[in-house]
Amino acid sequence: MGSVTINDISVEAGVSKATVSRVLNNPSIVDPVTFDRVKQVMDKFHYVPSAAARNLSKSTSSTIGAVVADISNPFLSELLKGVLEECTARGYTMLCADNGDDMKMDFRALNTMREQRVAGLIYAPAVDYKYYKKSKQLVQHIEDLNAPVVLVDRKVCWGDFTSDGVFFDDYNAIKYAISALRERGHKRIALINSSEKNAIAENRQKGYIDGILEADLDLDESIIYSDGKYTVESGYNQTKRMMMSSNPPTAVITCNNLLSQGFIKAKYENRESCNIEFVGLDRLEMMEILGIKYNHIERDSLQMGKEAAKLLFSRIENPSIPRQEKVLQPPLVFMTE
Amino acid sequence: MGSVTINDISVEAGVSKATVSRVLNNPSIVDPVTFDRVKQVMDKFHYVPSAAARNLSKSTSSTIGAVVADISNPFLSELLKGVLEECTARGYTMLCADNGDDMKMDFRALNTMREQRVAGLIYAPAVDYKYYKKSKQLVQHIEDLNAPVVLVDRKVCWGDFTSDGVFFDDYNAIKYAISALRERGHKRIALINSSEKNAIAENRQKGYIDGILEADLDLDESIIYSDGKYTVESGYNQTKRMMMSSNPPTAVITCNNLLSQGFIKAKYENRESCNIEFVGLDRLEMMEILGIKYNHIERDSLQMGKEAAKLLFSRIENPSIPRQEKVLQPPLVFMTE
DNA sequence: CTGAAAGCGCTTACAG
DNA sequence: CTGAAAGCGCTTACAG
Repeated sequence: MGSVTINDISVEAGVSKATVSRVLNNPSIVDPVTFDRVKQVMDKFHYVPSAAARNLSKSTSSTIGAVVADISNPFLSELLKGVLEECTARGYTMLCADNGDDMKMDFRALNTMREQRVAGLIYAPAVDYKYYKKSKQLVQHIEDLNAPVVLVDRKVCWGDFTSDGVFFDDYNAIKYAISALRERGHKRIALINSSEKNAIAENRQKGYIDGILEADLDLDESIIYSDGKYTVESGYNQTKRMMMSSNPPTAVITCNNLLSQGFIKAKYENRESCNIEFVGLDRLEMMEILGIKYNHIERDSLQMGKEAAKLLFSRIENPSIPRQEKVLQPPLVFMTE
Repeated sequence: MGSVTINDISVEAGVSKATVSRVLNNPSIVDPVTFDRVKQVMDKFHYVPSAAARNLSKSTSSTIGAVVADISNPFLSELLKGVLEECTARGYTMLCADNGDDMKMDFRALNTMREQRVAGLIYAPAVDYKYYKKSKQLVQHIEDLNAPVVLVDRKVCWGDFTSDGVFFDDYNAIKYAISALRERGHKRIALINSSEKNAIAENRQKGYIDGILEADLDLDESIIYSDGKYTVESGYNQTKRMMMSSNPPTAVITCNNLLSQGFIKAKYENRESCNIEFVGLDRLEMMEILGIKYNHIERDSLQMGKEAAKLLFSRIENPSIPRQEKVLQPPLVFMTE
C-alpha cells in the first residue's frame, strides 16, 4: 500500500540500508556487483526515495518558495515561470503562494513557507511594511525563515534588514518616457499610479517629477493620479476622472499592466473624444497581436524571475557572498505608426 | 542557527516532547496550566513545527502537486489560481511543475511529484499517451504515485486506468457554435485545431463534423485546419494558408486561446481583405478591455481549477467514493455589434 | 494528564 | 567495500 522504502530494497537485495543509501548518493564507493544488484531491485520495485525523509535527515531542503500578489497576473506568472525554470534545472521544486496584496495573507504565506522549511524564498511583499506598525514583525518572520530571500519587483526597506533583490529601474524608465513624450511635442503629461505606499510607487512618482522638471515642463500635481490600487478598475476610474477634468493632459504614463488596461478600456470607450497618448508599463501581448500601436516600458518579468532564482541559488550555495541587487533597465518601446 | 525544534521547546518548558506535540495537535487533553506554559515558550522561540517531520511521522502529506503545460499561459495560470485557493483554504500547499507539452518533461514532473510524496495531483498530461508506446509506462508512473490524481482539461484514456476529472464539453460547445454561426448565415465554416493526438483535439473535431452535418452544411475536409500545435504561431500560419486558399470560409472556429491569438494576428494584419468571422475558445481579456467584439466559448479555468481541487480533496478524504467526472458546459458568448 | 519509547524513511560518521 | 547505530523532528500507542 504505502510506497516502497529503502528498507524494502535493502532486505530484497540482502544488504544494509546504508548500502542502498550509498548507491543512491555515492555510487562510486560501492562494489560494482552489489551496486548492480541493488539497482535492479530498485527498478523492479519502482523505488523513488522520499524527498521529505532525505531532507529531514540531511537537514536540507530541495524546495524553494515563491510568494507574489497573484499567480494569475501575467506579469507574475511569467516571473514564476522564470523561477520555475531555474529550479527545475537544479533539481529544486517550487512552492507557490499568493498574498493578494494583503498583509494578513502575506504573513500566512510566509508562515507556510516556514513550516515547509524552504531552502530560499522569492518574495514580492504585499506592501512596504516600513509604512505599517507590522514592520518589525515582518522582519522577524523573515529572519525566522532561516533561509535566504530575494526580493523581486517590490523593493522595500525596513530598518537594517537587507537581502538580495532584483528590481526594475522604474525611476529612470519613467523619466525617460517623459523625455521621449516631450520630444514628441507633449507638454502636459499625466501619471496614473497607485496610492499604495511602497518604494515602487514612490520611485515611479519621483521619476515622474524629476522627469517633468528636467524636461522644463510645469509640474502640476493635479495630474498625478494615484488614488487607487494596482487594478484595472482603478486605472479605469482614474482615467475617467482625468478625461472629465477641465484641462486634461495630452499624454499619460500608466504604472503597471493593470492600470494600463484600465486606461485603455476608458480610452476605447471614448474613442472619438479621447486622443490622449500614453506609455504603459509592461507588455500587453494582445496589443502586439492586434497590431495596435502600444508605447510601453517593457519589463521582462520572465528574465526577472530567472535572475532572482539565480541570485537565490548562488546565495544558498555560498551564504557569505556580499549582498547583491540587480536593477534591470526595462527598454522603452515606442511604436510610431 | 538551525530552526528551533520540538526538543528545544520541551526542555525549556520542562515537559516531554510528547506533551509539546499534544499542545500542537490535541490541546484539549493537556492540562491548561502546562498548555499555557508550553504555548508561551513556543511564542518566545517563534516555534513553527516542521511540515516535513510531521508528514514523515504521520505518513501523510500536506502538499498537492499540479502539472500543466505552461504555468504562464493565462488559461492555465487561472486554473492554478483556482487550485491554489482551494489548497490554501484547507491548509495544503501547492507544488507546481510544467511539462511544455513534452512527454519527457511530463515524466520528469511526475517523478518529482513522487519524490515529494504529494497527497494528490492535479494533472493535465502533456499528450494523450494512448497514442504512444509510453502509455503503459505512464500508467505505471501514475500508479506509483500512490496518490489520487484528477485530470484537468485534457481527458485521456489509457487502458483500464481511470481517475476523477474535470473537463469542458468542447464537443457540444463547438457544435453549438456552428449552429449559431449557421443561424447568422454562414455556410462555409472552417476549424483551426491542433494536430496533437489527444482526446480534446478529437472531441473538437468530432463536434465540428457533427455540427456541420446537423446544420445541413457540406462537410469539406479541406477547411479543417489542424497541422500544428497549440501555439500562436501555428494559429497564425494556418490562418494565412486559409486566407490564401481559393475558396476561403466565411467563418472559423479556433480551438484554444493561442490559436485564437494567431488567427487574430493574421486577420488584423489583413484587415481590409479579411472579414472572416470567428469564434474562439477561451476569454481574451484584452478584447473586452478594448471593446472589440469577440465571439467565444468562455471556458472558466479558475472554476475548473477549483472544481478539480475539490474533487481531489474529497477523494483524499474518502478514497472509496465512486469515480467522478465533471463536464463543465462553457457558455458561448456572442457579441453582436 | 504526562512521559518513555518506538517509529516514519532516510543519511552519515564510526568501526571493521 | 559494508553494516550497526544514532540522528533528523516529529507523532502515537502504551503505561502509569
